[in-house]
Amino acid sequence: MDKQKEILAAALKLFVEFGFHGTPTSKIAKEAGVANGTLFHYYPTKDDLITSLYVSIKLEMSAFVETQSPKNHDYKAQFKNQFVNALHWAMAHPNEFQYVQQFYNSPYAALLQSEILQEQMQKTCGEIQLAIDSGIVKRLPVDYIFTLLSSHLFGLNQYLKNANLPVSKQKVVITETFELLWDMLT
Amino acid sequence: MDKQKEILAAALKLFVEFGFHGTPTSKIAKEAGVANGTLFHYYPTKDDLITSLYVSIKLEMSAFVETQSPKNHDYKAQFKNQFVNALHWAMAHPNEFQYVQQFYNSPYAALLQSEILQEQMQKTCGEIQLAIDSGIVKRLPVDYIFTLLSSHLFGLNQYLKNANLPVSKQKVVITETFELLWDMLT
DNA sequence: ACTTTTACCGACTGATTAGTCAATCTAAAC
DNA sequence: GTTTAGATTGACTAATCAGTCGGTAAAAGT
Repeated sequence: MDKQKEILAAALKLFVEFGFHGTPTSKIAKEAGVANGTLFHYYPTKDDLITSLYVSIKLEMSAFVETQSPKNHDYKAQFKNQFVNALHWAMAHPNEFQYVQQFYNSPYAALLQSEILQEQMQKTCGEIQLAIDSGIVKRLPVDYIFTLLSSHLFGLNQYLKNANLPVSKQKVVITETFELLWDMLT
Repeated sequence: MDKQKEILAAALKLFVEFGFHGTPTSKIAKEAGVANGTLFHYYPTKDDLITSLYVSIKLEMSAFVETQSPKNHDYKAQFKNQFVNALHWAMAHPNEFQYVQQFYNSPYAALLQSEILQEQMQKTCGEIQLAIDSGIVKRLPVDYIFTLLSSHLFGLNQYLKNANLPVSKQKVVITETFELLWDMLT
């Protein structure tokens, strides 16, 4: 693993455990096994590291969901795949998902303006719009549906994290939740 | 307003704007119009201030929801009142609600063990359990239903904050969302 | 009246921190 | 073989910050 990735991995681990406030750059560098200066070679400021880590994680997650969810003309199957895969990723990467929430609900989120992430969100919203136009999904504001989907994702993740179910049971709950959600939206 | 409340108000404003990391205790004291030492007279450490602020906000919110939602033997009306009132409070106190999210998703949440808050959560879960036992709500894990309700609350709040609707329209959306949610759970 | 406790002040400090910089290393290009 | 550009180092610093402390004023208790 190259040093830049080591730095991101170390930052993720420490930020999730101790928060932005509680983790000095020096500790990140030490955890990553690089010199202090190396960190600032790749990320000119701590804020830069914090936002870059967020973007990097979001892109990783989207890449996973996209590759695992084959294009499908059945809207329900399409959304279900994406929902299920996003949850599987979240369960398999608890630190990463926790960081996304931590960052998103912190004032750092305001600093961020990433065209790539915005583009990605608009792509999802576009798919929702298509499902609405085809008459399958209720005629509600796209942003609203997007929010409901996200909330369920976060909420279900939280529940699964606390309720230590066996993986097989987890998959059942995930599927059932999606069915409830889909009924609600159609 | 007494000095202790001034300190909490100042801390809220600054934490939401600049984060835990970005707001020194000295700035909080200045914003509150008190001396540096006074802050530490009431809150022995910064961590203490951060968690106390969270508890204080949660209690305020619960108090509002409780007083505004009269005891009701119709489960649906009871949950609807609580859901609607919680949202109204959130819309009327955006900083407070933002802080709750910020704190809850940060590592500070792990530091907190407040019996009062835990008691409060168990009370809500008890009400859910009653609704399940009576056969009105689907036989799902209580934690799961609680999580779904909370997620919707957070999600809908986020949507309403972004989509600047007139208050009348807001109320319609809130009611409709609850109906969707209730249909899903029954 | 007097004693004790509590509220409040603000200058002060030891420790910590983000970020710098001059020097060294590496490896590819010419 | 030499040059060059980027990667890497770690000692260093100026600034900042959480928390202290000795002291004053005002309640509260007796």
